[in-house]
Amino acid sequence: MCNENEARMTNFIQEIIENDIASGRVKEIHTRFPPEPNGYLHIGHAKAICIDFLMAKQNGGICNLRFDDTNPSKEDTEYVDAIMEDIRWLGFDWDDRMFYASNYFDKCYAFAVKLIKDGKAYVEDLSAEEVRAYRGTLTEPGKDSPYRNRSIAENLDLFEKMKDGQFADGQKILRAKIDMASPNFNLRDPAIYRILRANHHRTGDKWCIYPMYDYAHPIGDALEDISHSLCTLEFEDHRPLYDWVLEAIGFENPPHQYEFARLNLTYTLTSKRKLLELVENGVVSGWDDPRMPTLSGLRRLGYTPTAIIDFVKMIGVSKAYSVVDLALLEHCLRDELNKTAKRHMVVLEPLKVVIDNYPDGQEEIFDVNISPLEDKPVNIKRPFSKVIYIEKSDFMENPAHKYFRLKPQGEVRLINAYFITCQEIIKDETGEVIEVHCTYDPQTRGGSTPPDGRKVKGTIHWVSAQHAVDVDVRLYENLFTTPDPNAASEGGDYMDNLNPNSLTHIIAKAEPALLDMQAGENCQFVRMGYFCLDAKDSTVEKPIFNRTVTLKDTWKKINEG
RNA sequence: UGGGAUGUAGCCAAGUUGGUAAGGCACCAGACUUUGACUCUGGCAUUUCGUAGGUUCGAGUCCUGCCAUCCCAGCCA
Repeated sequence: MCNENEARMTNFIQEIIENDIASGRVKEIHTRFPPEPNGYLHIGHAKAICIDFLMAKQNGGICNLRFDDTNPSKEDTEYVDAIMEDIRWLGFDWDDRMFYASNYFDKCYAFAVKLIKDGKAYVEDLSAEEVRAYRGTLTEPGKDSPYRNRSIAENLDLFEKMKDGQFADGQKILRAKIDMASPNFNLRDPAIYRILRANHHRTGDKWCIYPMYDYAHPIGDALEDISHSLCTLEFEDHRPLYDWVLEAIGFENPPHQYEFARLNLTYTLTSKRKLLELVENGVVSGWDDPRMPTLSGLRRLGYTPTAIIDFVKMIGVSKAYSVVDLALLEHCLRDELNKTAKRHMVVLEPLKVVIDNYPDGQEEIFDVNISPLEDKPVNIKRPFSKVIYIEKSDFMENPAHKYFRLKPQGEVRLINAYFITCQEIIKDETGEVIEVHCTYDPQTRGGSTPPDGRKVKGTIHWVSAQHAVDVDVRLYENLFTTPDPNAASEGGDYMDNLNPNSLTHIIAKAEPALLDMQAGENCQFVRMGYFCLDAKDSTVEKPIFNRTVTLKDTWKKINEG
């Protein structure tokens, strides 16, 4: 299923959409993605973005982008820009339909006045603590506020004074008059406007009162002619209020809200608050640190939009609480990269190998296709010479059972080059093998089977020592060591589960052609994994590669149990 | 102990009017292999669909009870 970007999403929402079209409730499918600009988008948002944009698209509809900026104390333009960049990166387009909830502040205010005139809203004088006390508990109904039945005239006057800044922050709120005895707290006369003197990133100091999400959101949806307002499960309880607002204001053909389960991933945190803490505490280098599950972090790590979209399509959409295995996301990534990434030879942990019977000073250039699965080959020149580097892990003096890489007297194939046989080992004073001497078989040029039909089990990668270039490589692992980062012992928290090895810097030996890569481009370091030329810290003088994901490694699994 | 939701394999998830449990990931076995990768083949819920009953010739699908988990008492979204 991977990489079938045209695959339709079939889920309960699609079913609802089809029924709505069949019944005539809606003519055009119109959704919206409504991020709050108070943090960076992460993989969980990617699910919502895909659902919002894709459900509309596959039904011939459109999707708006709308920033939910009703709380100026938390929101900022920095986030607006980052969010747009991330959505575009995923490949979605909102054309000219970029909106802000703040675009509708005037209308929200006018509708609030209407609500007051209709006796459906009132100004509350009780303090926040008092309001809380009056709200009741899970098992007890709330009590009506003594201010609940003020006259319409008084409410109108007070609300205008709220707007005009005649009260202090928090001194009054505007409440919807619904039902203090409702078992659903959201209907116990919810606040719909609060006084808040904060500079708004869009409206500046024009307002000192701001509408609450529950009030502004349905209005924004209705004004934009949204047909299906899709959100996550925690808003299920808010739906009756969503409907109440639209009904009270009197919108015809109001939008409907539907909820789906948010994405949880093993080894991953998807709480904006906690991600912010990682950034502020310097646990990571920023929102775009390659270990972050943010879209900007994943992008730097080397994830592709295709992999993420395939993933979202594969996990489906349902209402059941779920935690998806990170392995599925990685599967989608590998599936995509396997098809598209160029193959380069890079030795991460070099071990020097001297080919004794190869002529001193001789040099050969192998012309090889490094894009084996693409339609059009991409060829590079790969130099070979007497001294090469191989991976330390590709040699074992005392080989494990079924180890078929290089070992004493053993023969292996150097990819695209020659068969070599180990003849001699050189160790340092501590006993560590620091050099291996081999002989090569000239009849295996290109790595081909010799005339005698001799086969070899192991095939390893290599880099010519005299041609090798040093490159910085950052080996990334999961940020957390436990599938559930939040699972901690008494008094502990997710910080206790940080992986001390989430980032390892090394200097690797690479073939010269690796330097031809573009910033942000993916490639495979043959047999080692997929890597990406870092788009931020890398320079021409000092290229830096990030390990996106390792290759699946059956041997490691066998060897380490 | 109020309300809202959800419970199908280790993890996601199909399962449209009841008719005899899709698919993917992971895992296991094997084939292939100039990446122990990829690819391919086979296996992987059969006293079973949270559970206990009931209706029915027949129930994951209908009815009743129970259990578990998640969300809700922001002037956050």
